[in-house]
Amino acid sequence: MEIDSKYNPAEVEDKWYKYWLENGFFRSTPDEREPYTIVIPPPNVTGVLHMGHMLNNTIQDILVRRARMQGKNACWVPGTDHASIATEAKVVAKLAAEGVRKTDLSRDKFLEHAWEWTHKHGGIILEQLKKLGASCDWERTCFTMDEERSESVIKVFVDLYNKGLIYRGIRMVNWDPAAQTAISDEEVIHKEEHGKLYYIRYKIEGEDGYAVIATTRPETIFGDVAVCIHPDNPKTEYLKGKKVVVPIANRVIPIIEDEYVDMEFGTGCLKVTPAHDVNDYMLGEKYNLETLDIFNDNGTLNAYGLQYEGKDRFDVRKQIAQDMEEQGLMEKTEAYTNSVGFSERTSVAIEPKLSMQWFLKMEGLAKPALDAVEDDTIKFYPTKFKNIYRHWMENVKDWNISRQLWWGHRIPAYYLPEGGYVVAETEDEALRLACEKTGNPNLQLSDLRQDEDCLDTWFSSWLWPISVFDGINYPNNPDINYYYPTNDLVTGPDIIFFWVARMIMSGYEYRHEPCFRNVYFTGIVRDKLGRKMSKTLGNSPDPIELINKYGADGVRMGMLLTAPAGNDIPFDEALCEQGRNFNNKIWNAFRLVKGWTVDDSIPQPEAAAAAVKWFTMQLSKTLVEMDDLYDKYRLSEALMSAYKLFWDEFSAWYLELIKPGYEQPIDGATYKATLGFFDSLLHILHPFMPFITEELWQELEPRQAGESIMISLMPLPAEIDEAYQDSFEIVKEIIAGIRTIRKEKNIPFKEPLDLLVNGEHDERFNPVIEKMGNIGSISTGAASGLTASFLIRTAEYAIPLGNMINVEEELAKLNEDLIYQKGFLAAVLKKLDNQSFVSKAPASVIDNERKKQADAESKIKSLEEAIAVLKKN
RNA sequence: GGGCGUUUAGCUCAGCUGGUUCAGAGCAUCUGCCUUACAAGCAGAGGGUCGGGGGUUCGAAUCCCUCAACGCCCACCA
Repeated sequence: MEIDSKYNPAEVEDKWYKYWLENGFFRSTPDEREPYTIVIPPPNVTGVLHMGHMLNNTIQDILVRRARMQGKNACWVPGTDHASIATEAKVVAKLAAEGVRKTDLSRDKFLEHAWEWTHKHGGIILEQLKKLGASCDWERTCFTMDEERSESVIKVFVDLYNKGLIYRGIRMVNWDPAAQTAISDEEVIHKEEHGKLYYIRYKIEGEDGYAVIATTRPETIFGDVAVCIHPDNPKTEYLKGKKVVVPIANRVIPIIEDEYVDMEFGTGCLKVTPAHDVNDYMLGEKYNLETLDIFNDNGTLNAYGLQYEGKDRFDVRKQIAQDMEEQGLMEKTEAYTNSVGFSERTSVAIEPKLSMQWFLKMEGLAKPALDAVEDDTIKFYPTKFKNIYRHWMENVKDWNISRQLWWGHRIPAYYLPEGGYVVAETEDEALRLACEKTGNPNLQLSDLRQDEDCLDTWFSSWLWPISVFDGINYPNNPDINYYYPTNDLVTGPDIIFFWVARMIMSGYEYRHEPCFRNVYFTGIVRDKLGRKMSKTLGNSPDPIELINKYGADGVRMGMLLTAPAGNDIPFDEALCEQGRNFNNKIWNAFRLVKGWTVDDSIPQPEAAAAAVKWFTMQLSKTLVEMDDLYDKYRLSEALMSAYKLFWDEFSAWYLELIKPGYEQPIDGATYKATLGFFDSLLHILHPFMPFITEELWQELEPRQAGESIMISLMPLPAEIDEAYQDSFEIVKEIIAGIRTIRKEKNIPFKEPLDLLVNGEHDERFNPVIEKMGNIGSISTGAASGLTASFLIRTAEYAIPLGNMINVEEELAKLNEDLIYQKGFLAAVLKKLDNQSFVSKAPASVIDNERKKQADAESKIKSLEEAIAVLKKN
């Protein structure tokens, strides 16, 4: 049989993926089987695959493929997210490159561009997932902005509004001056920033003195409407009831008193800028102060900024500090570190801004979602995320769901000509409601003006596990009834609040059930130096290139080898290499087995029979172990079990044991068993390495068209005789002992040796020892001549070597061992002599010590005998 | 400023409710081997006072206290 000694993944991967697709193996429709459901965390529609996706989707595919092979009706729903702010930013940038400003376009025109962009770049990532082997039901592919999903979003908005959970109001929000939209608290990343604290003099009106105010943001003085002091602060006592003049702006503002002010901080004087600081806003409300918004939406100063109008806030900060310095208004500056919020999306500093937004009340929604995780109705892996989740849920704030963007679901609120608004799913319904509300039956649709804002991206993805089965629009349809609740969610901890928490909430609100049972949080993929992968660092490998280099199976294995749940993944290409090497190992084992000729007339050798019996149970052991690991979502360990089973047990032991002599045929019974083992091994490995396992499974035995390993069942474990397996482990040690002696003495394997056994020995495995150690005869009894020997458990094994033995060396070795055993025995005896140990330790522990004592004594005896024999010669 | 987590071989990690010679695995390293499945391989070997200190216990990598380093989450002191 002509098979290349190197496995070539590129040739087979596309072939089998196509085969799977053509045969509809990924397709799932409800039937009588138990469902197993995963919904994909939808990647950004115009995104490209990165290492994080690679990890995340490999894990999902493993879970789905395993479930399918357990006979479940497995359904993995793929899809993409419209990614409102991210996609809009890309389109704006693209237009800008063409010299077109967003503001020059109508909403409709802009959306045309956005759709064009989406159609051009959209779905690339899904094609890339196919390269990875993802077994998604592609016929179910969803998009958060497709018709059904959009309808669901609007329906939910209207419903929540009608329930009184959505409200509109002017609030201090996080303004992103680059994207020019409000963003939610979760999208703000706080970072320590080394800045300055500026001490600015505010002249007291009509007097000579100053109030000195410490601020980090001198550019906001144009928005100052008061200075606040603590009523009990003696240091600022002199300011009470006075007024001060805002420098440069030359406006007169009052001194107010409030206990909010920290007497210790700065000078004890706080400037109050209600439009640009959350705390100041509260003070403003309390004392009925004016709010002066001094910024344009893009972060430049407006007319309140006087001569600084039109300049960027950070430029103004530098400039104004310098100007004040020159005018003697700056008392001093000092270095200061404080926490500044940045936009997660655009990385610019957030501007607190007062604006009209839509909010969703969270308290009621959070309650059942919190309980579900607390009582493990929904389990988190690893569990440490429960704490983080609880903390957030207990302090959850209302969710700002409106965005000043166009790419997304437009808020279905319609403003009436004479003020007020209605909320409705359709324009017709809006008009009906409007007529009703205004009492004017002659209103036209053109009289209504729909809200310009669209909804936060997450307001559609929080419905994902329901909406992909159209369970919002048709709450009783067969799909949602069958597939929901879904089983596992695999995602990164970075979106635990954005997405996971909110899905759980919507799940309870709209289905009164958990949306999934288990959440597996992956780690963040880092480079091998522990740095986050990023485009700017250029340390992020292109997954597709890796696949081309190592094969999808190799890369999948590389990702998994180091991926315990929740831990960051220090990715190293060497791991893919290990994956590729493993593929090659499997490939070559297959070449060996398929290269044999079978002769049914020869009897099964004893060694082979023992090997078959042993490996049957070894396989079962691994199956049991892997099931347990899967249940705990310890996938990298499950893979490692399979890896060791194939490489160490099957290849290094089993195959070597049954391997016929060169150009000799193999007996039928052993061959048949071997094919069975291979079949089982391929099944075990298939979820991790789908392509090579399919390729070999198809070649293993003749197959019908339409058959596939991916839809066949996992093997079930057989009963395990632990004593037999343990004996076999001893045999392995004996063989290793023989090999060591061969190596030490430079005796080639081809040269047969004899073995003497003194002590307890299981003779059933003698054929195994003979074959693997190339032992001519095994006899029992004490050695009498010159031998090299070793101890396994309590038995001594000796190989007569005549004058090849260096008596001195051999004695030295035996003596060393003897000293160790005596020391060990002494330690055991000391323990057994300890009255408090004997009286307090449980009987089993004491028995064990006695056994250790007996074993050590027996070993010492053997060693002493061996030494005596050597000395005689 | 709170809260959580991590610290075990060169690297990445496993060691559950303290007790089988418990100090492990994979990779890497070193030493032999081109032995007719595989050098992307085979056969061996070395390597850690379990972050530091203290305590509980007959017995601690495992439980308690404390310190340190690193990481994460949350937080409106200008």
